[in-house]
This record gives sequence, structure tokens and C-alpha cells, in this order.
Amino acid sequence: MRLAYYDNAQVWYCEHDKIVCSNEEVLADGTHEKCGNPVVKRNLKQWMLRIPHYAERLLAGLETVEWPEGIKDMQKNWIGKSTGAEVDFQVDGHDKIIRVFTTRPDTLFGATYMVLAPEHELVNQITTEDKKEDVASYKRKAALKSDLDRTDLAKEKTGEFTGSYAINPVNGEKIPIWVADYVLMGYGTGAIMAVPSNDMRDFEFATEFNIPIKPILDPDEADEETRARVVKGEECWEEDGVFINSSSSFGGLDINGLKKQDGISKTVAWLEEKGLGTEMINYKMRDWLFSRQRYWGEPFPVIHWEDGEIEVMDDHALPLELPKLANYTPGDNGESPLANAGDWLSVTDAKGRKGRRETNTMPQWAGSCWYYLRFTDARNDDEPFSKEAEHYWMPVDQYIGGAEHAVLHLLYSRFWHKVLYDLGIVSTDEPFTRLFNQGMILAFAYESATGAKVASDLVKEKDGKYFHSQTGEELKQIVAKMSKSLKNVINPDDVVKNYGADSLRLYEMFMGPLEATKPWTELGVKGVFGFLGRAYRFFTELKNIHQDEEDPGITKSLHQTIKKAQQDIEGLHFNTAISQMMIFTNNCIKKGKVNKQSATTFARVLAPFAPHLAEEIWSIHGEPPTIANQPFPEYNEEYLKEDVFEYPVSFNGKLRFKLELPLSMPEDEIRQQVLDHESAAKWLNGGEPKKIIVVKGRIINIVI
RNA sequence: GCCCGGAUGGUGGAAUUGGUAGACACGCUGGACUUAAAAUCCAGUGGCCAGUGAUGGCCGUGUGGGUUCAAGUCCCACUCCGGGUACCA
Repeated sequence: MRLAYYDNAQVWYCEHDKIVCSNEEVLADGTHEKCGNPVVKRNLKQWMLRIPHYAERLLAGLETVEWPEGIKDMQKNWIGKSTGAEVDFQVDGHDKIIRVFTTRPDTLFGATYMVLAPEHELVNQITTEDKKEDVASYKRKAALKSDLDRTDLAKEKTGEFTGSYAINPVNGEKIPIWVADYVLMGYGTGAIMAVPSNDMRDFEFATEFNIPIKPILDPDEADEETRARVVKGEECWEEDGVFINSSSSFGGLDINGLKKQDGISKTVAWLEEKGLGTEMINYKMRDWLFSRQRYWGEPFPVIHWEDGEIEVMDDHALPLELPKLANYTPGDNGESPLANAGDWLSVTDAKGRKGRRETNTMPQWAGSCWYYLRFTDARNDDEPFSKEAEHYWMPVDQYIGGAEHAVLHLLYSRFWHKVLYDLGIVSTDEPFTRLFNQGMILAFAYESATGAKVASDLVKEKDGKYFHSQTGEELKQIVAKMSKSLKNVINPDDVVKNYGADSLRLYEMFMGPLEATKPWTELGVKGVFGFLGRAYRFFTELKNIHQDEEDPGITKSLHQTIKKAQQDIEGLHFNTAISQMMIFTNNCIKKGKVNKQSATTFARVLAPFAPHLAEEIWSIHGEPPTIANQPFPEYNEEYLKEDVFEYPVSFNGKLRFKLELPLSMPEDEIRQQVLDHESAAKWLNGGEPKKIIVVKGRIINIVI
């Protein structure tokens, strides 16, 4: 199967600017964001990629990668797999067939009408004479509606009867065929069977247009009142239940008394046997429109010959580079600026045949889908990347990026990578093994009581409250994205100038979990700046440093620090790794002295976080450059062993006192020790304990 | 509407996945140093109550229930906030 094809696609076109607009540029009222003039739909020949062909593989691959579940869910929803059946309905009095997709073939008995999308090709053919005008007018209106109008605002259902009827294949009943824009041409077959008793949208439509609602399901698990209403067809029920009114001698199908799953299997088997339908899987994901009408972007290496042949250029003729243009204005009829590139545009082959180059260019995805592969071998002039480099580096062990890429970049590049894998160009099926979504760093901003945002340079602080420096109005401090208009942008260069690069880096890691969205505070930077200063002073001042054997408490704390930092780095919990380093430093400062060996070992733990300062400590101790080449220290489990534990002793779950006991003490003895403790009597209050729970090295709980 | 997150002191956040809630840091209070300020150092700091005092008690992880010897952590219902999505048959 060819993965790319060239065909008509609908695009938004602004006749004022004479350009094709992206969806985001089209406002809800159907006008162009930039110029305010209305946009129209227009057909343009475009390159499309058949990404749904990879839908199953894209779903299956999600099970093999370590990604946040939320992102996986978003991709699954985007792919939107649904299993159901395609069913054929005969149009009464025509030799036409309307094919529909449904996830609920079991509800065929409840189908009381059908709906075609306004763009459906059968609409004109089956509309009766007396309805032609109304239907044509409805189609025009639907075509003018923007996508948003058609979806968001159109809670009120609209539609028009075509005058024709279809035959319900399960019972031979004639059901009216309507046209309505709540059915989309781009999904399924662009036509549906409507079951108002069991589909909310159909229920609303049927109510609006007085179409019969035929109950076919008894919701046996619902409350009595709901059940009664549903069985009378007064309420819509989308959950499971027991089928009623679902048999007919017309086709011989009977699913009365069955529940949803059995109803589906039996109906599908019946449809397949009669040749009226088949089981079918549908995806929400559509073909991917890959053409853009812009100058910037990779040009398609394609020539359109005068005889109609569309030729893809040979590899050896690549790369096809963009021509230098004096004028970047769009070509006619929404064509890209390349349509103006005279010399570049026209080609003649050896036989004198004339051709024109493709003027569309590729979207930025063409680069972002595989840039990580180029990164493995960026200076390779002969090929995109060597097999060796790809094999060595791929797949990406840890990909860090924002959650906003969840369904576009991260899905497109997975698709791209799988295609390359199938072509034998890359050696793995998935590009990114682990994915991590870092949070955004925000900043404080200020707003008035009316919600108006106030730029930070107009804000005065007094006693923890904030005021407008001109109006004196009291302001509320809020957290918002950094923006020029709010004047709350933090320039990293300034932070580096005032506090140093190590402080900037350390603060960003210390301010909270990597995935959290959190506001920048200058006081926070001061905090880590202070820590770095304390550490630097303590570990470099000669009076603090000794060569004797290290104090066991300090050794223990050092090894705890190595262990915690190592584990936290692996888990990307940098904030807690840093707090452990602060604890170690505080311990040393309290002790007042430290062994030289401990000081340089600590410098090696600190080095990945604050490389400059760690290097200073390292070199002041006469160690050879550079600490960057030193391995991360290893901890020794021996030093971390505990032989006593201070047990928290609680009565009925309430902590009452603490008791230090050897960890080796058997449970029976612990029980005795606890009961003999002077404070125990007070809480036992003369009574006998019901139960004493001892969790070794954790807790003691006495139930009274 | 649906899907995905989240809610812990004055603030940013810890909490070995059911076992001492508030680590670490900011801020604040008091003290030392200083002519003074900054910087630095020391001590205290969840709330309420009792006591001159060491100390002791009660309450506390958005709300209301539940499971458990034990709940920030698990279950049920809900509130609020953030992000995504939109008639997908």
C-alpha cells in the first residue's frame, strides 16, 4: 500500500489575503484571524499520508514504552479505535444502498430513521422533487458553517427530510432518511442509522423533529422510575440492559432477552450470513494532510509533467533546494510563493517534455519527526545518519518535553519512525523508550479586583499586600505564564549575573518536582545561593578540614547522601537529592570539621548539580583537574546499617512516646519492654492491652 | 459533557507506596557580630488550649462517609482548580 497520495482536500482559503489558512487562524465566526474577512472552503490538490494504516501498530506500541499513562490515554483517544459493524440499508424504490457504520449493531431494531451527512454523495440522488429546494438550501447553510459552528454551537439539532425511505434490514420497516450536519462525512461512512432510544444525539434529534422513538432495551440495573420511562421510550438509555421488541419474522433475527455483548455477536453473525453487513473497525484518526502553501518548508521533490504523469525525483537528484525568491507573496488561487519561482518551477526532460515542479512545501513535522535521528550523526555529509550511529544511540532512552506534544509531535514521529523501521532504515520500532513531561515555570503576576492584569513594574508591595503604584488599588497576586505584557519575564542571564549559573541550575531543580508547574521566586534563588555559599566556605576553609579518621556520624550521613542522590538522579527527583545534600552540609557545619576525603567525595556528589562550585572545592583540595571526569561516588551499605531504632509507640493509633530498642530484639521482648515502660501505665490506665502490633523497624501500636 | 492531572503550614514542597505528617528551603520572630546597614552565624517557628517552667493535652493533609490495629496514602460520594477534547455513530 502506498502511504502517500495526492488528492483533493478541503482547505480554508482567505480571499482577501489570497492564502490558505490553518485551522487555528479561522475564528469561530468563520473569519480570518489576521484580516477579519470571511474564509471559504476550497478544494486543493494536496499530499496526504495514510497514518491510519499504522493505527493498530501505534496502539500496540504504546504498551511497550514507559510513558505517562495520561499521554498514552490521549494518544489512544486520538487514534479512537472503535469496533462495530457496517450495515447496508436498501433505499426504498431505488437501487441504491446506504452503508452505515455502527458500534451498536444490536440496536438495529430501534433504528427509526437514518441520517446522511450533507456532503454525502447519495443526498442529491435520493432527495424527492418536493424536497429538493429545502435540502439544497440546508446543504448550502451547512457548507458555510465553520467546524466550530457545526459542533460546539450546534447543540440544537438541525436537519432536513429527503423525502426518501430506507428499509431496516432486520424488520423490513420503512424509515425516513434525513440530512443533518451532526453526521460528519469524515468519519465512518458519512451515514448513520439513528437509534433514538439508545443514543443521546439521535434522541435529541428525534424529539426535535417528532420522529418515533422505539424502546428496545429494558435497563434492568437502573432504578424503577428510569426503567419505566426508558421502556416507554420517554428517556434515552445508553448503558447495558436486556433487549425487548427485538425480533422479527421478516429476517428471522431474535435477540430478545439477550444483553449487549451477546446481542452484538448474534446480530453481526446474522448480518454476515445474510450478506447485509460485516464486522468493522473504525478509527477517528484521519489521513494526514502533509502539504502547506508556504515558502519555508522542504519542497516536495515532485514534477508534474504536461502529460499528467506525477514523477517523484530520483534519490541522486536530491536534495531539491528552495529557490531564492525576490518576492514571497503567495501565488494565485492559494498556491505557495513557489508558484512565482519562474526558472526553478519549469523543467524539461531529455525528450523535451515540459513539466512543473510541485509548489507545495512540507510542514515543520517533516523535520521534527526525525531530527533525533540526525542528532545521532549530525556531521555526516554523506547520509542522514550512519547505521552504526543509529544502532548505538537509538532508541532515545529518556525524552523530556512538554505535554502539549502529546498527540501531535509524539504521535507523528512514532508513525514516521515505524515507517523507517519497516524500510529497514532504523533498528527499533519505537523511537522514545521513556517519556517525561516537565512542568512549566511560571511567574507571579498581579490583577485588580475586576480581574484586569497589571504589569509587574506598576506593582508596589507593602506588608505582604500588593498595590497599584499609580491608582493605589489593592491587587491580588496570581501565578501566570511569563509574558512581555505582564512584565514578569525572568531573564536567565540576569540570574546568572547576580547569583551564578550554578545557583540558577540548582534552584530550577530544587523548586519542586520536575513535572510540576510552579512559579519562579527570586527568594528561592537566594536560598540555594546561600546553600552553595555555605557549602563552599565550609568545605574549603582549612580550619574545618582534617586528615584523621572520619567521624562515624559524618561517614554515615555522607553515604546516605550518595545513595539518595544516586537514586533520585535516576528517578529525576532532583529536588530531594538537593535537600539531602543540604542535610549533609548542615551536619558537617554542626560538627565543625570534616575529613578531606569526605569533602572531596561530597564535591563529586555535588558536581552534576553545581559543576563550577564543585570544581572549585575539588581543586582547592589539590585534586587534579577535572572533577567532570570523576565518577559519581559509590556508597557502602556497611555504613548505612542501623542496630537500634527509636520506635514510635502509639495507643489506638495515637503516638504517645518513643522508645529506642535494638533492631535485633525479638518481638516478644519488644512487647515486654513497651509494657514495662514508665509511660505505658498511664495510657493503659489499668486495663489490659487487646493486641500489640509490632512492625520491626517501623512502629509499635497497642490496641486497648 | 467526556478524558487526564491536582488540592498537605504564611510560601515552594517532603513523606521509604498503609506505619512518627510537615524533611529541605523560603519567609517571619528573637539574639550575636557591626557606628549602622548588608552579608554571615546561633535559636525558635502547623493551629488551639493549659502551665512561671521543662512539659502536657486536643485538633490538623479540599468536603462528607467507609475499610483498617493504623489512612495524606486504599474504597465510595462530592467541591474547587488546571490541562486536553469536542455531535466519532
